[in-house]
Amino acid sequence: MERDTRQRAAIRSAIETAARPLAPHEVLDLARTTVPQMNLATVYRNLKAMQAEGIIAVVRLPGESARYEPNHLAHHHHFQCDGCKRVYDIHGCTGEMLHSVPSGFLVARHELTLYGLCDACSPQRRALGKLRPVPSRPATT
Amino acid sequence: MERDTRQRAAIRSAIETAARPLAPHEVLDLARTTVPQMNLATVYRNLKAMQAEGIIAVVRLPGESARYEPNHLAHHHHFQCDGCKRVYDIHGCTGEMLHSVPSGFLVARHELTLYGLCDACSPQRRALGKLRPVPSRPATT
DNA sequence: ACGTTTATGTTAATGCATTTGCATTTGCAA
DNA sequence: TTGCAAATGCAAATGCATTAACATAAACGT
Repeated sequence: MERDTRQRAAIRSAIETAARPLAPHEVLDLARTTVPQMNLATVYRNLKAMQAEGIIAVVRLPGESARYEPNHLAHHHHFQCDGCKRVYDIHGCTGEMLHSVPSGFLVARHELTLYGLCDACSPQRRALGKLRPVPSRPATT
Repeated sequence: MERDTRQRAAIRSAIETAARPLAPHEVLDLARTTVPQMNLATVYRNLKAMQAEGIIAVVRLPGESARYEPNHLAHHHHFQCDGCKRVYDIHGCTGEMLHSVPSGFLVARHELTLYGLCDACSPQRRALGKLRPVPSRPATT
């Protein structure tokens, strides 16, 4: 994976541009706006290569398959919308939960996931009829 | 699933007795100490039924398949050992992380997972040679 | 522009967790 | 104790995300 291809550029751009972690099929959808014939296998191949190169990071949420985001982001956590299933970044983390472990246990890192409704799916917003109940790309995995 | 069978009792007992969430094959292993011919399909059938009855809850961790625990536990989180991959309950949760969400977002619940080494797998413990590097039932899913 | 070499598109194959079909066994009410 | 519906054991089948095989197309050094 060292040549410059249109598909590789489109994939990288999709991930760098998105403000949230993307699932492989979301990457595919975005990249196809640039390279229509893009194939999911190509997405997977490039995701794996970009991971190895260290330019993207894997995001895993409970019960969900892997998502990907740029690797240059500061420590943060995630929010998954119960409505559209999209995942958003949440910045800011006071790590005060790292102290309630039993003695003898060593904490190396932690993952926090919040669940609820995103702005687009919130009751108010939906009541106003400003947009569809659920964004175009729902129920990822 | 309304009859009293030896396998159902063994499965329920395994989950109630364990101090941590169990994966289906862990339930199987434990239940087999009581009912040797127990089959994994039976475990799955009963896990599903017990969920429906509300007596057990599903625990999902990032990148892991489902685990199960009694449904009567208070709000808590989990710790997964990087060594033996077992999951432990962590009690106590000051919910102060629920405030850093973007405006328009509504938080309904949250999941916290800590990672590190459990007591049995800790460097000191292992250096003392008190037990095997990794407990008998490692690398669950 | 050419040729070599690597990446892509397609499609089939994996790997796993979980489920299902079916013959057999078992719980339990009569 | 008998009879039948419900559970179990076994093995095959699903469902999905991810990967591999291989022929074709595109990158890039010469």
